[in-house]
Amino acid sequence: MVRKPTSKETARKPNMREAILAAAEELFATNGFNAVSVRDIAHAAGANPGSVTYHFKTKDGLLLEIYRRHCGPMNLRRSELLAAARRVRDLQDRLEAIVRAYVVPAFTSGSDLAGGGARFTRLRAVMSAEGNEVARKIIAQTFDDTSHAFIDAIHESLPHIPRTDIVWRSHFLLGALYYSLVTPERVSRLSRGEVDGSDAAGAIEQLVRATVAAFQAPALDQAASARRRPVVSSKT
Amino acid sequence: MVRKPTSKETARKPNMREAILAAAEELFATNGFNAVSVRDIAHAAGANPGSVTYHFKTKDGLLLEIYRRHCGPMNLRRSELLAAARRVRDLQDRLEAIVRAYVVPAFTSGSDLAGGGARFTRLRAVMSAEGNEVARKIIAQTFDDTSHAFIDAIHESLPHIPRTDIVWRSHFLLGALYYSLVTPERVSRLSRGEVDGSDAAGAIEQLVRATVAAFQAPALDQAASARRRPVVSSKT
DNA sequence: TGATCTTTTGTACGATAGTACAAATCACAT
DNA sequence: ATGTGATTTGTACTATCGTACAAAAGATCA
Repeated sequence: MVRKPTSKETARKPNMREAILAAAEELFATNGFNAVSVRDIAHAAGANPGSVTYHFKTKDGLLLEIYRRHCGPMNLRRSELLAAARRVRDLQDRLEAIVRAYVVPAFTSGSDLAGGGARFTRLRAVMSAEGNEVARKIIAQTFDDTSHAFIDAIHESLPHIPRTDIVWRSHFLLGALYYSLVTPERVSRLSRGEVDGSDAAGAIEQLVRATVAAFQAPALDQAASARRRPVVSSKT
Repeated sequence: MVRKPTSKETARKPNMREAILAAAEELFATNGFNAVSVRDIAHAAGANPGSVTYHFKTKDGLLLEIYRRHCGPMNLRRSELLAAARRVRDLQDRLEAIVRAYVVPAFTSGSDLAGGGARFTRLRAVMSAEGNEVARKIIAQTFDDTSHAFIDAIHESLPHIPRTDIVWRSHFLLGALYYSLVTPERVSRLSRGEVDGSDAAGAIEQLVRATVAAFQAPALDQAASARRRPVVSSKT
């Protein structure tokens, strides 16, 4: 049942299993889960459809394994960066460091695969949009702890902002992050070719700058939101 | 070929066609395009699968009609609100009015259907995540003009910020907006039940407040981004 | 009422989906 | 070299997909 480690275990593994995982990740991230067939994946990986069944049992199992593969490393990286960020003295600098600790691992390689970070984050974005069941379970289990840790850290560096507002702004951050990875070409189009939406470094700097400012915005006045103005101000 | 208008044309239409559109909108918006079958839609609408083919010819045609139904009203509403916002004197107030003009129609009813605005926006979010072909074409045709108009308006109220940065921040805004509609329950969860992520009015106020601050952030210094620091600051 | 058009129903067809499984092949310790 | 377990291949099965289409039902007006 369990594969016995051979002498060359840690060395070269021209493994079909890896190729299938990589192909599935790429296809799921760009087309969604349901639009991609097991045969598509096998073909992209240069494998036989039966191979997918052999290694991952079901299509859901394949998705599950993709998550398992990335969640650990990415959250570990985030924890490290968050711990370092918490030690920054200046509150303004600390906030930026915290945001960076959240954003950077999402764009950069979270595992040994090149570009794995961005691809996996994009995959998560697409799965959450599709309301994928498998993904929903894993995310609630794996990411909520991390999210709470970041929210707490941000709250510490912005004590005068209610936690509620910080939750909203963190949510907006994740949405912006996801969308930047899902449709980078839209940025290129709207800027009339002046910027490349696929440039991870550029996207990170812009996202960090904008998000830090958003976090620092004054909180919504509770009294004001109680006597909140109607959603539509004029009646057409 | 063209349906002849009857005497009661503008009055009651207990039309199957409408029921199918509504059901499809709801199902597509929550499960994605590919996860929903024509039979699912027909069943949810209390119709026969053949009825869908009759009214919309293909599944793509059904999606197309959903877009056609909403794009006009929503962009019209946005144009009206944008025009009004442009007339606001105070630059700070004007920026907020512009952002509100962009956000509000996405949350509130863009057509005669109750909750149609939010549902359609969520649909767009899901379609863009799935990379849906039909949606991509319509969006580039229909929404880019509106987006440019908003970007221009924002740029006018923030003349010292490069257009490039405004494009990025508008993109982040749309991502945050989309994500708020896709997974409102995440906000409830992360706030430990303190806020209701499905409360449109609350979401709008939070989004407007955060986004205005993000737009007002100082621009990225061009020189600094040329000698940009590496993506990962420490090497582990 | 009967003729004509629109809408709905029921059913069927070919394509493709996920998955199962036996046979073939490979890797490697002995 | 040979046997053994891991992997890959090829193929087949059943279910469901989008769509087509003929027949039934409903509506409209002479």
